[in-house]
Amino acid sequence: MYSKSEENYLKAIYHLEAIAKHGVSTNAIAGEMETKPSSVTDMVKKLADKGLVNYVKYKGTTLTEKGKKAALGVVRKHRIWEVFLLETLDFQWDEVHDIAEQLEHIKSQELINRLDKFLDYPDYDPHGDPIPDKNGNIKSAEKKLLAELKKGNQGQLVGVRETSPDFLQFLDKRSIAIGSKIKVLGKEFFDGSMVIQVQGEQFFISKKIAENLYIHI
Amino acid sequence: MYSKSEENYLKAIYHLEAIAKHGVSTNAIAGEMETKPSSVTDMVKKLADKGLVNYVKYKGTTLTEKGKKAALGVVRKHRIWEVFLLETLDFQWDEVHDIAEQLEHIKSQELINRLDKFLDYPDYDPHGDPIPDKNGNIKSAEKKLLAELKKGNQGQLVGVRETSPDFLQFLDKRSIAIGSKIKVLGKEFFDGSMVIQVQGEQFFISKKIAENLYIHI
DNA sequence: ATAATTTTTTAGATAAGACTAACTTTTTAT
DNA sequence: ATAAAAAGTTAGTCTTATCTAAAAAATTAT
Repeated sequence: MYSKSEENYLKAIYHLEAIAKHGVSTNAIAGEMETKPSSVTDMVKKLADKGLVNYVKYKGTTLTEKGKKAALGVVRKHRIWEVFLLETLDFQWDEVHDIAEQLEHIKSQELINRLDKFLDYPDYDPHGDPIPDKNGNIKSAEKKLLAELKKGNQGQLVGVRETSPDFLQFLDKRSIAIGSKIKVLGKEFFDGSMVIQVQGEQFFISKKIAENLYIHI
Repeated sequence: MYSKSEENYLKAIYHLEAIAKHGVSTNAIAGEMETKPSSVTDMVKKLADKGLVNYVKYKGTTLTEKGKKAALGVVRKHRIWEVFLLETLDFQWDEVHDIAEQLEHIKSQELINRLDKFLDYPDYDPHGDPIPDKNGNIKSAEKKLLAELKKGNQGQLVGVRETSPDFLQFLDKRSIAIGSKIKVLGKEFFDGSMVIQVQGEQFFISKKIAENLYIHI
């Protein structure tokens, strides 16, 4: 279908669109892709010719519907492979990205669908990002940081930001894991620390901890 | 490490060496790779510069130790992925090759080792070909066709050559599967047909059937 | 043994994707 | 409002891996 390079550009533009909202700049794409702006210009022209992006000279680039669909296909593959690497092969959080970056370009719809089934149709990847379905639909809301929640809010732990052994051990010791239901019992204005409830147990956590846990409400 | 293309050439030369034995011809490589001989000449020169093959103009190409090790690495990856696709994702025999052809180029030693562990260190792929270990050692003998065995010989079914639904159903009905122990009770010189014993039961099979079953003695 | 055929190599061309350097447009600052 | 800076584009080059066409070497046939 599309080349590895084209797929990577589409993915980069997709991610940047979520932040920029007003047409993605050539420089931004170059930053994300770790290439030079001139290379980006060449590629977005090519993608525009294929109907995957809207490109206006000097103005910026946006995905067309076709381009968005293609980008979501790559995102879906990336996130499903990440789940596989972590859940099935027991990789560490920080090891999966580079490998998923390669695996996401394997050409086979059937492969990803079977993998999805094998993993029992996960909704989120290990970073808490939602996995688009076969048709490119993302059912679920975007994740929030635990630190953003208020007293009384509750949700489900869907991912972590920090992946250092120290931090992961901290969570392990308290049996806080992906999928855990977390409720904010109290929040200190002074330092942002919290008292949370996880499976019946209560814990005091600092703001720094709360800023590294992704939650879905 | 090496490019996808380089890996494919190394693998092709490895497979051809097993048959040709006397230095692989440029045309043979071109046939295997589905490229033109001139492309092969270019590539084997490049591989020779990297110390991966011995190349003598007009004479042929052989793998160096370094090249053989690299080729075995690719073969190992290919075969482990094939096991994964068949055993874990329930693909059909004939669907796995093209996908494994892509997956074998994923750069990560750790990935393949973890996959190997997950699959419980298989010795053979679904076609009955032995899987090299981490160090490139192939413990086991090469497979033989059941048709090559003589009366009284016995072995284990390690793979099939034909993968048509008709043939696979034929085996299924008789509970003949990978791993089955097969003994040749009789063999007809006239047409090569056989009487075999599989898990206590006896079956009459034609030469055509026997030519599509791979056995390890 | 020499001619015909086949195999292999060389030379030059092409496409994809990236780069540098120079130039143009847009944005920012005075 | 215009000069300076930043952002973006163009033109031309490079690398990898291919190809075609022509030339050279090796093999086969008479």
